[in-house]
Amino acid sequence: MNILEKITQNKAAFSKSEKKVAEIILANPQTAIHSSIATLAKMSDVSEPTVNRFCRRLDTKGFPDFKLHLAQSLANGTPYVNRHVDENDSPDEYTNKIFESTMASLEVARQSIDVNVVNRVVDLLTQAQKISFFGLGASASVAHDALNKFFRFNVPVVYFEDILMQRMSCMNCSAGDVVVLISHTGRTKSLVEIAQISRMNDATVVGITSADSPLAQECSYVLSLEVPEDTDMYMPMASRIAQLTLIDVLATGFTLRRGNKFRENLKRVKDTLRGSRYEKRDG
Amino acid sequence: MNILEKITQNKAAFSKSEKKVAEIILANPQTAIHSSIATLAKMSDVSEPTVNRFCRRLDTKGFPDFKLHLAQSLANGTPYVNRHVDENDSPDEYTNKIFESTMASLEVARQSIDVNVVNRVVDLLTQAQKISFFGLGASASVAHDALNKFFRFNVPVVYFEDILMQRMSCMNCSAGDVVVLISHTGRTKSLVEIAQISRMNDATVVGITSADSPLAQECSYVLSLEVPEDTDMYMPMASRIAQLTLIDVLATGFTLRRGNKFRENLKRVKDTLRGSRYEKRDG
DNA sequence: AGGAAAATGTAATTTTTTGACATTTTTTAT
DNA sequence: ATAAAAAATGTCAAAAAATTACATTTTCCT
Repeated sequence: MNILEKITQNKAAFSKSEKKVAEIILANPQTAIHSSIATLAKMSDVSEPTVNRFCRRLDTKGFPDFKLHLAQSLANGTPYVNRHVDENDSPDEYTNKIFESTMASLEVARQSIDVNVVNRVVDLLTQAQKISFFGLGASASVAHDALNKFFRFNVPVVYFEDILMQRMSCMNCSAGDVVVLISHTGRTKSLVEIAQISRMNDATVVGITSADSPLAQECSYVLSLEVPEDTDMYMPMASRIAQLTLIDVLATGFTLRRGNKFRENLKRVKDTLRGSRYEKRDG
Repeated sequence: MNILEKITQNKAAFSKSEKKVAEIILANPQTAIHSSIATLAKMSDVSEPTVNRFCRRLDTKGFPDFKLHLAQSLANGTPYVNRHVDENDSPDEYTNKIFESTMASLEVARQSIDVNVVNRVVDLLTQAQKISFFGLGASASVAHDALNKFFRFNVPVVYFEDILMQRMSCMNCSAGDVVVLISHTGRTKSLVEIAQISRMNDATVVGITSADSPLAQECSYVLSLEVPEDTDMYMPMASRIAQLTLIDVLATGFTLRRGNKFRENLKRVKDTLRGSRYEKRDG
């Protein structure tokens, strides 16, 4: 855990002098990492060993080790994971909190990915006769995005928002078809049914969902994404982003597997789009 | 700049002994930050002052300062911004690269946002009679996502993929309506036209696009997002994610502005969804 | 090959951190 | 309310680490 958060959390457990140190550090962490223990002790109006004890209480080896941890917390892009948006936040505050917590969630998600499954799924996708992407609610737009990405590969790819269309499409599946189902919770009934139908029709079902969910149990392969609790109570936020990034990973794996010749094809698609665009002026 | 990258880049300019040090550090940076200058000197088979000189050559104050920088480079979530996917990457490598560069892009995007415009747009949205979200291609799924988010707020919200429907919808706009147009490049002709049509019909047009683009010029307000070059040559990746996160910011600003009573309404929407889900078992 | 310049190492100095122990403050039990 | 115990904090000295000054070696150029 981020040591700044840790200091904030443990603040109550600190002794009087340790609190002084904590406050000085929290008030100006950038200064703290560039100070010696003597300087910091003087700033906090506390003795040097007290600062040292403070560091050890936070499970660091000593002052230098503590500074290392602090430096890491302050590093660019290392976000406060659990900074939830608060009712009284200013636009500046909630904007930063949302970006930071999104980045933090991506980091957690990244670590939770099983690369072997990714590799296996990329294999499947490159060999698929037809690829379908389905999701509902917030995950529908992820499926939509996947359609857009894979469509450029010039492979038969299908996406429906309508659950009846989804069902019909799956009933017509056959061996060699891959159905990718996206759901954060993995508890959406109709999507679980889609998984069952698809498998009955010999399609391979890939779930982008949380492990141990009902949906996960019905899938041939599960790309499980661990995403921290969403920042906003009522809307999926980070989970979507993690799913999208995973789609990017799959799409990238796909192009890499297909090799160079294939990438030229992609370029062609891109060039075709040019007609619908305003050209960029020089200078 | 990331000090690890810096070491790699300057490697040619190092002297023989300094190269030894560089290699030991690059080979095992995690060990390096936990070693004393004496240990590191011994590992590199070099004297202590040489290590010190090495640190100074990299524009640090000395060895401890160097360790601080190194620690920051190694911090969780601090990505190598310019790590592009390479043809020969293993699944593990490209997965990590994509996640890391996505996080890096979010960080850049975050810094480029003008919070005042965000605030102003949130104002507009809360007071809008009708909100429309339009995008094409990769941005279509972003618009789709925005629909999903704002639909929960129980406000009149519109989204079309079809450009004719988009046009017709905009022709029926009136004062008080807000049209949000999403495009990474801001050079999609039909979207620029949509902006013009909307403004002619007294709607307020908000662009989520890059500054100085043709689209930006037609908008009443521009939420410009600076996103580094996409990792993959042929597909928009990071830009989409940044757009989505910005949508999250707007949605969050929206709920905050509307206050508590409004949030209860949101909860109700969420509860309604429960019937379509499998309940989570305890334990 | 010889000398200047650069690189590296040695050893001493200084700075910084840590440990041992004394003193003060706080807590608890009567 | 007070004495004893425990916890917290500080003082000072020892240890560790980093840095400096200077000596030696290596490299490069003529």
